[in-house]
Amino acid sequence: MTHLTNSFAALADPVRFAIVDRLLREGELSAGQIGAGFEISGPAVSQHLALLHQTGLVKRRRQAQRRIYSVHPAGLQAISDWINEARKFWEASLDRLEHALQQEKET
Amino acid sequence: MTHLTNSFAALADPVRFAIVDRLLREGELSAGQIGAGFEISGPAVSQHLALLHQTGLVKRRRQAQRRIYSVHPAGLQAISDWINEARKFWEASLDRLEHALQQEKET
DNA sequence: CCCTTATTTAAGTCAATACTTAAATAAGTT
DNA sequence: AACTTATTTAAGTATTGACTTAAATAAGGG
Repeated sequence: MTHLTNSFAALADPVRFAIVDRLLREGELSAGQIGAGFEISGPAVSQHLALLHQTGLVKRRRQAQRRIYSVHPAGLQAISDWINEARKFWEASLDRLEHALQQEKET
Repeated sequence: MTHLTNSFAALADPVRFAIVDRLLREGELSAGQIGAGFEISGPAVSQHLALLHQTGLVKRRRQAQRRIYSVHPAGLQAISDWINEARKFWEASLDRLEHALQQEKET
């Protein structure tokens, strides 16, 4: 529960969202490569990466001096699971609405 | 893009997340009914609801003095769309990993 | 009209967070 | 060992955000 809100908080920042989105498309990237895409300082990027890692949305490994980051699917899967369960409810309610409108037409 | 980060920011707060989750399960609820589930003040709840409405995650209508809130599916659909596109990427990378491990076994 | 009920808007406070620069750590190269 | 490269940690500041109480708005009923 609270786990999920942390994931949402992580993705709520435009910089962090862009980082995750880019890692999804490009696979593995070093902290430096990631930072080159933004105008903010290196430390600022590092702090964003630390938060994403702590939240479980990205993995990292060392390669010499570099830190290589990539998406950690389990973190996104948790969001996917919630959305899928949520969809069950909202689709059910849309179905009820459709039925109600149909009833109206028929009278 | 930025639209999505606003949705994530809306769901990043535990109170707002709980509101949306409850609206999904219970359908329509008045501001008062929603607020009764939390220990915070009425105005605090009202502000959360205003933000959720502004972000497009909930709809509202008037019923006498009451404001009736419900989930606005389009808002959640946008998140669902992003997650589904994201999954394409992360599943593709998992497939690559699986193939690589398979290759290793075979040698 | 005044009163009650339901909710929002306004105004102010406190804590969280995103950023900065400077210093520290980690690893590789000469 | 000294030097360069890559990144993080530390420390301080400024903005954002969640909350409070008090006042305003909206709608219905006596």
